[in-house]
Amino acid sequence: MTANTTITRLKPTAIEKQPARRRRKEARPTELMAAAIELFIEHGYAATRSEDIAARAGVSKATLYLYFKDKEALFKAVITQGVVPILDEGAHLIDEFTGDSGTLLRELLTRWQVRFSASPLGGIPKLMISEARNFPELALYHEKIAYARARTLLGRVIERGVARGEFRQMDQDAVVELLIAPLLMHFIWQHSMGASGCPTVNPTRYLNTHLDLILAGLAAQPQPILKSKSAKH
Amino acid sequence: MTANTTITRLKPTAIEKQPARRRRKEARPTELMAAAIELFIEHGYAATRSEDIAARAGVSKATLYLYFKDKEALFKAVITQGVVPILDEGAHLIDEFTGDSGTLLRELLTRWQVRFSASPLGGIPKLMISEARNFPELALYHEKIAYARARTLLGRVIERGVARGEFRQMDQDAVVELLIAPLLMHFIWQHSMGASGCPTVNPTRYLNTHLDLILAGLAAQPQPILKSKSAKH
DNA sequence: ATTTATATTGACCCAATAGTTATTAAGGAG
DNA sequence: CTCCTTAATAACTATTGGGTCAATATAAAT
Repeated sequence: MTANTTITRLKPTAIEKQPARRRRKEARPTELMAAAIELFIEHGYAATRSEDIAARAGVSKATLYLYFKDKEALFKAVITQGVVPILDEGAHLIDEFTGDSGTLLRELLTRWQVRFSASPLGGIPKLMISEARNFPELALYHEKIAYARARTLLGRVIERGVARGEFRQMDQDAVVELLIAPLLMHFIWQHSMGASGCPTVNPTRYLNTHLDLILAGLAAQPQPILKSKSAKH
Repeated sequence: MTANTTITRLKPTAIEKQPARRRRKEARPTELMAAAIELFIEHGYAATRSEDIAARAGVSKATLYLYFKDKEALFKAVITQGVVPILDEGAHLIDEFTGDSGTLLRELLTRWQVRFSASPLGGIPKLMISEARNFPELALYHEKIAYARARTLLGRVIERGVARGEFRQMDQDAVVELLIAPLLMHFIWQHSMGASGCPTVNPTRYLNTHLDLILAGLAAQPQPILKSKSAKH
């Protein structure tokens, strides 16, 4: 096919002098993952060049492959890392909370939104959803340690509310899903359409309205309508 | 750099016989777009090979480039097509509906879910969200003709409900967003995590619970709690 | 100072794939 | 049948980007 020219490898530095080398670090994997998470979220897995990840981390491409077997291993490390600690905070909150369940739900969702918004982890849902079908096993794993866990926690809050007579009885799986969906959608939007200049709602108003609506919808008995914080006028 | 070997091009069919050729069609662009939409949704833009798109459409790669300038043009055609007709149905429904706004909202959302679920267009949100940051102008365009339009329609229904004293006054932009988010999230999930084997909620129960919750949350005055279709027992 | 261990990379290889072109098969017109 | 136009493609080119490796600079040990 192509001409089979045998070119003897040039000795890289026997001819030209090399620039200064860096030393004294072993936090390279962390740095590389930090660089990778941003680029993967921005461009997706396939469209992100490993050389660009290395460059953003301030190292050469060869260094990247010194710490990660291949691009896929780096991707999996990025998805696997994080998330869990933030969810664990929620578990503690639930265990220790003593007030009414509506307030607990408000507190929990608000906390999650704040924590994820303040971290690059907020972009993980967008990334995982984009790549789920290219990495099915990874999608299943991530679902288990992240989404299933979040669902369990929210399920407990709903059960608590029903047991205390604060919430009415409804299809619990669906309710839990409907609690998460707007938050998730918000993160996804921020990291995709929103980052491309599309209009986005005000996060605080959005979350408050979400909670107002859902708590009114869940309420066990008709309540007097208070002037809502998120009412327009 | 590389050896500059001048190889005279072999005459393709002067040597081997060619297989039968097809003729008599000019709907090729449509076929190619249909093939492309599935593969783009499944694998994403970058990870989809143009040769695979052509193969799925039953033609050669060269034929693809006969009808589309490049891969990007095909992608843009895929995103640009469709969607609008389905939203237009909604506009008609709103104009002609005479009952209460809660029922109208139920009708509208149910119809949208059914229509998008039955079509490959249901995967477009996942695709557009995945690629938004790689095609910002396209994202803005799509937002304008699809999302902004859907928001406007839903906004009209909410206004109608408030005007008729059926809905309470709330932050309208947020409410509209919260009406769409669960639907959108559902489509996205189906075409990513769901297609990779992750558990998915029952669409009917999900939608009904969404409507039960939101209509109860929106209701102008406290209503007697009816036995809901989506209650667990 | 000399040796050893470690971290790093420039230069390289090669497989994959976006895009092009010369060539051919099949209608249709006369 | 012959000529011409059009649809189609096999074979080709060019480039990109994942992944490897010999060479080397620095730190630590002796």
